[in-house]
Amino acid sequence: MLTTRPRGTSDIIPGQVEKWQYLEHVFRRLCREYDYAEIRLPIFEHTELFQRGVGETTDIVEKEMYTFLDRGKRSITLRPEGTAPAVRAYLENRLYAGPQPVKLYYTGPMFRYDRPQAGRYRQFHQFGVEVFGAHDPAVDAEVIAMAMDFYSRLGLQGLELHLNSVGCPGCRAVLRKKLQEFFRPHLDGMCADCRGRFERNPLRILDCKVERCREVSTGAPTTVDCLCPDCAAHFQAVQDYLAVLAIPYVVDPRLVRGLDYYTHTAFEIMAADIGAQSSIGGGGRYDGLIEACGGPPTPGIGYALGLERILLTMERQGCAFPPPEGPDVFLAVAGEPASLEAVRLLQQLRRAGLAAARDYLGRSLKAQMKYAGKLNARYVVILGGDELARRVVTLKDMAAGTQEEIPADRLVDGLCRRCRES
RNA sequence: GUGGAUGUAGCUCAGUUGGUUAGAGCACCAGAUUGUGGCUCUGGGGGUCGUGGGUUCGAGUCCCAUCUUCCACCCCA
Repeated sequence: MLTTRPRGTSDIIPGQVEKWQYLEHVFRRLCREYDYAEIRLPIFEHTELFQRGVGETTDIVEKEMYTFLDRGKRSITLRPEGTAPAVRAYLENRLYAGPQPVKLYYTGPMFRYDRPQAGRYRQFHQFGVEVFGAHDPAVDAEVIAMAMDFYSRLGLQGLELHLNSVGCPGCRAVLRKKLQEFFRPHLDGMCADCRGRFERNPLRILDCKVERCREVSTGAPTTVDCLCPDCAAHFQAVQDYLAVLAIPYVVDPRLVRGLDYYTHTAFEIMAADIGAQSSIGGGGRYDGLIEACGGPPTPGIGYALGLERILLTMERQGCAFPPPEGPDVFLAVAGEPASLEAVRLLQQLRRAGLAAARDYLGRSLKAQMKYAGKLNARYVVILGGDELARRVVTLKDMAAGTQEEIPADRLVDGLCRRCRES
């Protein structure tokens, strides 16, 4: 073999791809019911979109982006997430001039230069939604409910919804000051990362995984302690809506999302038993982002769901997928004259809307039957010299094992009727 | 980016202290049944032992490098 697929990418082959199609089908149906419109965005963007939109100090921008110069010497980046491109498209296409809010969904691959492991790949796939132009906490609750609805339609169980509010910039400033006061006396005992975070972004100390830092930070002031009255009211309202929807959650003051532009609501959905990469989706509000990207002050909120991790969880939990579909009918052909007739019949069957296949390898009838069985064909039409001469075909029901002879010119109608009936 | 494992047929794996022509099950193809799938039996095709170096009379086996995948960290979906 000349070469293999690049590290951290995967081929989704027949047998697997049906599962992806199923998830897409369920998600599109969900978006229709929640009234979100699809937007299709480029897979690469100008690098500065992510530098500004995601944040210079985030891990994504600092070390995970696929960035290259194109032939016109422009710096291009394979999109590592969907929110910044959606914001860009909202502004560039002046969607703010239409009815608000604008509710969008997207699907597709994202790229991050990470070291692969179970549930983490360099090209991975997300379903996401974004709502622009509404600050109402009912929208926060709607997008959370929508994400949870998606999981539940797939049959996933035992998921944990983590919820937090990181407040507005005013709350963040208060918290920052309080955190620095709290951690200053303990700095010597903390990890190097956290000593760096102390100046740059003390919020991030709260989700440090180092044991010593966790001990130190128990009792530290949290986001929730520092919310201003408006932010506290917003957070409470989100929780009230979730209560009405009977969606269980845990308030997790340590949930501090990695992207700089998040304000207010932050949430993440965790699945047990798929390893360390247990987050199967997450999102939050970003009321400052659109303005930061050069647009009018506009609130926004969204989430993204990780398809590879969802599939992994579904497989671990034994969730059901639609059964594999074979052709409605397989034409078994004996002899060359029959082959000519088979081509004509195939065309008629397909034009009638049936999924129809035949043999192309000159196999024996027995081998063709075996092949049809493997394809999971519902019916087999046997067409040989004998049938041809008498203008009939033999129609076999593969599941029942029964067969009958019918006039050739009644085959298409007869098959259509049978396939519709069951 | 850091640390630790892994790699033999399409898949799951065996392969002795380094020793002749690398095996099994499943899958695939064919025959038993010259026109009938699933069960059974028989036979067949398929491997540069991840890749590249090295040690040795001799390497699937030992050493080095590299790639992949997996596990953990960082971070996230």
